[in-house]
Amino acid sequence: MNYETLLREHNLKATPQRVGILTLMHNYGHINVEDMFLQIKENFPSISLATLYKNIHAMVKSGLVTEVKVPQHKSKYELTKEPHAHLLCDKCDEFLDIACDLESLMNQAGMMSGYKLQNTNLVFSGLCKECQKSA
Amino acid sequence: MNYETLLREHNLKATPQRVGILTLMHNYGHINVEDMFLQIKENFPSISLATLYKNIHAMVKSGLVTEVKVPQHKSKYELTKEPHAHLLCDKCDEFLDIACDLESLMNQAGMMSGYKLQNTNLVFSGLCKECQKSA
DNA sequence: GTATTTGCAAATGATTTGCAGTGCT
DNA sequence: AGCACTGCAAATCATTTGCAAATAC
Repeated sequence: MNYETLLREHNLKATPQRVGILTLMHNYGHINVEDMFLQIKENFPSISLATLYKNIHAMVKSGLVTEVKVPQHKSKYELTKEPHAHLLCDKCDEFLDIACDLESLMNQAGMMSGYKLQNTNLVFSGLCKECQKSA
Repeated sequence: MNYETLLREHNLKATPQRVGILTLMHNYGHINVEDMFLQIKENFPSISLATLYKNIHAMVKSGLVTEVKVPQHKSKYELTKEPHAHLLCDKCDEFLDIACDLESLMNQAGMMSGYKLQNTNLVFSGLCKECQKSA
């Protein structure tokens, strides 16, 4: 499915700026506001930070995009997908997704607490393979 | 162990302001900068926000305190403890710790990626027991 | 045609910095 | 005594708001 259709399905008008934002998120996997602004200016030189912020918020609100809060870093944004974990290297700042079974943990937590859980923000941090050598 | 000793063990001078900050974190479990500032002024009317920020950072850097990043909320701070999950109610903003086995998930993630993992930031969000009724 | 969105400029909010004076050890 | 810490004021950085012009549908 293309991004225009996806936007309309979330009741957002399919402007070229929005398609550009979604494309960036897809290409980078995760990206923060500052980097998004630098990149998107390549295609939309006149875009403003205000527009960027407004769109990110609209997309997060609609569920199309997910904010990932990362300790000691700016928030990153990604296209919404299944709950998953993130790994952060404290030395080189590498940041990546990792598929893992959160389902059972989430069920366990929901059971114990009575919560009906819907979203997950999980970041593990430490040292990546490379940085362990030099450490 | 008292907070003075704990601070010295982390190479931080044991000022009354710092003991106050740690006491607040202990009493509240998790607390954001703004609320901390409001509360600590009760005991230290002349404390400044700059001092508060400097101390929080020093304590996080030393490992005495952990920053918890929470989607759609300001960062909260807690005394460092074993890795654990947090639950957030999207409706009433209740926020609590929950004991759960993160060990195996962390090991699994470390194994798959080659990372040596040390820290965890995990927040599940949804609806608490009470808010499910009214929803 | 209408409602939404964009981009600008200005306002607001959050955090950091420099520095002189104070306090911990 | 010496170095780290505090509190103030100012600077910086991040995010939001209001509004007129442009655009999606």
